Amino acid sequence: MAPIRTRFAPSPTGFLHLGNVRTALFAWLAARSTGGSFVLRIEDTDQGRYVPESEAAILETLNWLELTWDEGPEVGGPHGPYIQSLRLDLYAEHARRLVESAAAYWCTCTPERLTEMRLEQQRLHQPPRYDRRCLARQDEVAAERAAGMPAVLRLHMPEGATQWDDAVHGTIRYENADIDDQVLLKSDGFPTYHLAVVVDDHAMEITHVIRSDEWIPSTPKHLAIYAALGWEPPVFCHVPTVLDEARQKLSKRRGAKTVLEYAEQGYLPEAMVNAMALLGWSSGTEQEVFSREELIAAFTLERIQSSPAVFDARRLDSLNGLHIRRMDPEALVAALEFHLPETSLEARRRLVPLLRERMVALRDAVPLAEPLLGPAPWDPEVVFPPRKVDAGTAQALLDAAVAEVEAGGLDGLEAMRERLTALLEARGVKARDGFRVLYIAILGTPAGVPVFDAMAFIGAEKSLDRLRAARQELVQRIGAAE
RNA sequence: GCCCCGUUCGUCUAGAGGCCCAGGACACCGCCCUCUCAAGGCGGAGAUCGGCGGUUCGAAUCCGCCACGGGGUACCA
Repeated sequence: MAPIRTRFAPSPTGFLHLGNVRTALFAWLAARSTGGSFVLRIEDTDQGRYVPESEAAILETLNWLELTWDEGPEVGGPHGPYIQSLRLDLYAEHARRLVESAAAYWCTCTPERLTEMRLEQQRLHQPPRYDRRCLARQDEVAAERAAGMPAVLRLHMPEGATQWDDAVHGTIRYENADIDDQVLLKSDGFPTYHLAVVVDDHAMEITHVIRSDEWIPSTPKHLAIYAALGWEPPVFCHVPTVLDEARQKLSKRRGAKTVLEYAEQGYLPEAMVNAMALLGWSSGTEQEVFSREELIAAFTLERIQSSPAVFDARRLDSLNGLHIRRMDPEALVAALEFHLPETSLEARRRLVPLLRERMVALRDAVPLAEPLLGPAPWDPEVVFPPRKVDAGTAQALLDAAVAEVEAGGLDGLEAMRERLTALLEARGVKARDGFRVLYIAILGTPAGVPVFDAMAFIGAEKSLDRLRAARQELVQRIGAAE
């Protein structure tokens, strides 16, 4: 496969969510899998919707996911600048060329008139598009512009039909009569997306435009601009959108989480990348868990699905757990510092083997480790003694455990376990039921890290305290019950 | 309204005329393992391949129509 040179071109209007980034991932994989390049370009042509902090958030998101870009903000490159508001002269120049070749024309129609016109067209069941009133009166328009009247530049959509061979959809065809004379230059002098994207993709030598499905209807406009400028258009690859559980396009407004929020909760970049890759793409094999390198090796544009995918958070959970367990233990120790900030390196090293099989996200380490790091928080809802364990047995078990620790400390935990098991069996209580008493005593809940490991972690003194406290609680509860 | 794209288990998907009365993964259920919870192993349930008509000896796979879903329809991207 020839090297693909592609780009991700977000607009700084908000934070990135899974839907946006999944498209970026496909573009990145296309570039990396062919030894091509990945360009990042900021499309800030809409002054009104600009959100200052979003640009930094976009870079942070991509950096966190390690979706590295070869050219773009921060790293520069031979085709810069990579921010559209810094490239205005270039758009103006090409707008001039389009006017000269009559591929575009000026329009002074007011927004009010345009709205009215569209309403009328809808009433008549016609395709909504500009009626070209100004095209027929260009001399007047020129005079109006000279007099200072606000104007926009419109693409003069040619006759005929437009079709292209889309990399994921195959042939797509439009009748040009259905397509509007798109505004290319707004009255504030800024280009619209349509002009800027074509000029930049050509100037930046983009070979494959990999973007979301929702751009399909404007592609004929882009193709018309390429033709008018005498340029060879790139390969278009319209990837399906990512839907939420209500089958609507993922969007911030509808409560889609940002990728950075997943990061805070302790989702791994590798897992996010893996999960996103599986939304609308599959390798064709039965492999589901992929490292970044494996994805690069397996990825091809041809295997991108053409139908939209519903994002399933549980699939992400499953993949995240899998990737956590695949992680190098030392890397996990390091990653946990963010979630367990008060812990020493040494403490985390002892914790990791106890936690790693029990976490969906790294943040789950907090409740899991809590009873080991601080006082055991007794769950107020906890049933104690637990079901299937009579008070007498619970009491005997706690007494025996206290005696064991008092006598031998925590050195013979395995032998202690065996003796306690024997005690339970002698009373006709299954170990699986009986040991819950110990869990509640030490951890405050019947579920969590292995109890003997927990005792070893907190030490003999605290273990004794908790066993005794539990013993006291038991007496109290029995008293209260009677 | 007009235009485009799409439609295989709840979800993500495999499948490019016979290998499919449809395979895998997540979720769900059960069993095993087991000091709890997990993790792991094994098994189960779950899709008349949106519907209807065609083409063909044979269709999830090709064609047509319909339905449904999504998207576009802006001096937003």
